[in-house]
Amino acid sequence: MNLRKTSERLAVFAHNLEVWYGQNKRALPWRETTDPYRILVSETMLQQTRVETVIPYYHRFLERFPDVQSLASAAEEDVMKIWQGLGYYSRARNLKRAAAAVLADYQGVFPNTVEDVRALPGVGPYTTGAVMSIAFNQPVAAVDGNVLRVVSRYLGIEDPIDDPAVKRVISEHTQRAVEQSTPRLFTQALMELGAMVCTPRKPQCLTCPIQDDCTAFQEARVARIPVKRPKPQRKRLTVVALWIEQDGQLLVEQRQGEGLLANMWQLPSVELEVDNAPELSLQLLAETRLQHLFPGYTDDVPTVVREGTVQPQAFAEIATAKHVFTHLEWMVRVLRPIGFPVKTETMGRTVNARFVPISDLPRLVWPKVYVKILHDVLRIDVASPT
DNA sequence: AAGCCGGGGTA
DNA sequence: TACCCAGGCTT
Repeated sequence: MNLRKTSERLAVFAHNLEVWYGQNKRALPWRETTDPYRILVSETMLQQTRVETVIPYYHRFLERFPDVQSLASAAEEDVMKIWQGLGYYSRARNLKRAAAAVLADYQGVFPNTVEDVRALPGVGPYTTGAVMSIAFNQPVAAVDGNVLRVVSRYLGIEDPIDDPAVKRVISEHTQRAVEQSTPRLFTQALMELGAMVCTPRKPQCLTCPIQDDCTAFQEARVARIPVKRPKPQRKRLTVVALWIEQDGQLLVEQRQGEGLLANMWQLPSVELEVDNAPELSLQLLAETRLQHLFPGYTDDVPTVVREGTVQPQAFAEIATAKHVFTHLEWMVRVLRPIGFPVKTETMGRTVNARFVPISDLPRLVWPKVYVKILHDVLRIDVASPT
């Protein structure tokens, strides 16, 4: 096919999508604005996250941080508290950093070039394309999971879309198409088609606006496209968590500042490989953790193993919760000491734990699994500040 | 190129 | 269970 015909085909492709979009688009909150800040907020929240999940967070976030200035000057903890439960928390920190960069480097005026937008923290190739096309109506392709699926089917590509080389081919095709389009409409139309028609399972090909030109449909290969590489198995961990409650206060600890659930709060805990988690080990680990938290307190703790014999349980399991992350799986088992007091004044100075009044727990930022545990045990909701 | 980083909905 | 979702960052 010569260049002119290719160009015409892409123009028709884009036009058909845009017409369909105009007639079928859902009313979504971020479709009522072209404010680049609001588009960035929505696109960041939508990374690896479903539309229905994002909507309430989007409203709450913009009510609290309506513009670049308010987010840039906010305390990170306040941003995190709004983000709590949405996951991938580095997104929230990067979004705040991006707002600070817009304020510091661009005097609060949102940058409108590919290079400047791409340089903002948390903004990758997809989000760059989304902001450039949706907010600024510039022809920059935004290739997300939807687009990879739609275009791989449209072109009949059966190579794995996880492969960067394959993704590059699809991005180049999408880029040529967006250059023949109204970018603001085209980008959203492509994703809307992926969400509503060209779905992973049971795609609605009979109502698809590009059915006639879709290679996978014409060749009856829709069901096996897109191809993805198998993902590695998740690591399974047991988490032994301590429940130390005294005088209306609960002992809680803050996680490290980097990595999984950075800076968030949890019960004092120890992780171990699930294969090494027989009942006795859990008791021993709970005891070890308790003695680390309260050094010099050893004599009062009834040791689980004494003089070679197993003692009656020193801890009772008062709650369990399973939580699945992308790359690992937690089985949290909450243990409470039985029949012995805890002397708070013996707590070690170096431990990252402290007693917090139960009524203040909702002020802290909690991973979802601990929101569930605290609700199960105390019947309180720590997800929203009171 | 591969691993890390949350949480929820669906078949 | 397993898959997938409006991905980005780090090594």
